[in-house]
Amino acid sequence: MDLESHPFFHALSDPTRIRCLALLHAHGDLCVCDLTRALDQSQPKISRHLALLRDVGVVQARREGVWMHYHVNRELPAWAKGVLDVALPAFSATPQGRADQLAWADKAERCSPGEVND
Amino acid sequence: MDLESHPFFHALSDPTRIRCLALLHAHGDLCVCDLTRALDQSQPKISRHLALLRDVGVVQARREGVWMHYHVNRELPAWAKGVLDVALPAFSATPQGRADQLAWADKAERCSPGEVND
DNA sequence: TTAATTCATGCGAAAAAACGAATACATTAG
DNA sequence: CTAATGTATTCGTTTTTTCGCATGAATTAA
Repeated sequence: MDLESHPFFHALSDPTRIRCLALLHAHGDLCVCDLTRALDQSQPKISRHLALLRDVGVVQARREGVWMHYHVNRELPAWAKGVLDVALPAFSATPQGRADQLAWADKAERCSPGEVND
Repeated sequence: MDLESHPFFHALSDPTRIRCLALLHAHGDLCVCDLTRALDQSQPKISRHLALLRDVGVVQARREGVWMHYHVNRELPAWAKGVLDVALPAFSATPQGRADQLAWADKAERCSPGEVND
């Protein structure tokens, strides 16, 4: 996969997209409604930002019934993977990032794997 | 120095700014007219992009006579330094990045240190 | 089929970003 | 002082981005 730097960095230049990516990077696989609840943002807003991330190639989507599960693209160029690996954990250590992780962890109702089937 | 991720990535989300940063990262210290010539862009355009990079804290400026020398901020947070260290060399390996480095190397007239005084 | 749930998208408004052209500012030389 | 050079900024315009709201599309269940 080839990926230019400006579109890639542009994909990271929005707070909502960074917050989504940090959760995806930490938990691997989340659906739109999970992110909508954890970040307390409207569904169209989350959906649009995920679409942009997908168009650039930063994330990929997988359909599971009614749910669309998004995950960080595992076939990114090494430099892009390196950027995400260093920047997203750093964001998750900030107050906002920490709050997002907590908001996700505290949610009782989830539709993501590991929680739907028990 | 504290630096949020979205403004930082936004600073990297423009082709001209990436090109400037790649040259600064590789050569350490360039003035506006150097970048203007190497990238073949208008002086106001380069100047404004450098001002944005400086406002965000990605680069710093140092006056030397009539010339303003810009360099990558050496006191960036570790994660930001990590991003630049992995992304800018990767860009410099692309066709555009390679062409920019050549355009810089080929210039006979420079105002930057090491070349003005010989 | 209809209904319910999840997600995507079209539309219009508002805000932000980028640009060229001209001009202002700062420094140095004479 | 004036002139010349390098740089910054103002202005007006064009483009891009973001958002809310409503609607459309896809899947599952009844």
